[in-house]
Amino acid sequence: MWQETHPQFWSKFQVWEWLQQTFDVHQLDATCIPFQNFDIDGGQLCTMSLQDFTRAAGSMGQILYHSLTELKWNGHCGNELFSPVDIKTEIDELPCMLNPFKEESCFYDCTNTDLLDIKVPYQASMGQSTSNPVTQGKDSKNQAEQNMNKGDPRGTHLWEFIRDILLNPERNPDLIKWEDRTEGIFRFLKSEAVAQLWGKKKNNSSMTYEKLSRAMRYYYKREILERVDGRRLVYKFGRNARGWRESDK
DNA sequence: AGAAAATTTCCTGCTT
DNA sequence: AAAGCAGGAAATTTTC
Repeated sequence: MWQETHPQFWSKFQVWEWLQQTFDVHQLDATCIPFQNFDIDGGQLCTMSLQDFTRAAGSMGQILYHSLTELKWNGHCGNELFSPVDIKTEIDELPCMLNPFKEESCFYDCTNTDLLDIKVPYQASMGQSTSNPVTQGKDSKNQAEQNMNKGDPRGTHLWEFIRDILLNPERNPDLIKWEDRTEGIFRFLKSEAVAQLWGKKKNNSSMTYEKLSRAMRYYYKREILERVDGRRLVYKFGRNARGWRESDK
């Protein structure tokens, strides 16, 4: 079942199962969103940004996006149960929790970088023989309707990566911390560690905070980030950054 | 396949 | 002195 497979490998049918389950858990009426917009497999699903979800499912998009993000990160989500308590126990065993006081010290490699990676412990091929939807229309329709705005490539960009760390503090202790949650102001606590993780995600082992921060500065012009001067390692989400507010959750 | 985006890399100069 | 911050320029990679 889809719960045991990474979203990346879901079939279209499994995507639908996930949709249904998510709506059930949140007591939402699944009939109010266009399932046709999700006639895609897990691989495609995972490339969808928050905006994509919003376009595809309106206000439900937020919920779906966060549910999926959770799954991508944790290998499971708090969907089945409302409480994420079970996640905690797993975190308490992190080696870097032993050093909660050091800031910006020498432990980037102590940070278990595997946590950020999408776990792929499962096989894409399971007993899926029976899980084929009878509904294989032609997809690619919904993907097309996303090309409305000027080039707005989806996928996970640096700012989204940063945001997701902020949104999942349980799994990534003390890498980046909110300074002002409602204003969207945050600060890097372990700048080099974050850079290492970013580099790992991009398969670039030579990433540094120096270079990462250059990319961050480019966001100012696009208003994805706002400048916070006078404060080292502090940034603020701008009007074009989506999905970081509590109310978005 | 070509071009636009989004970084990545490098660098000089300033600030804290 | 060390670590950040500012951006320009150019090279690369990723997307569309």
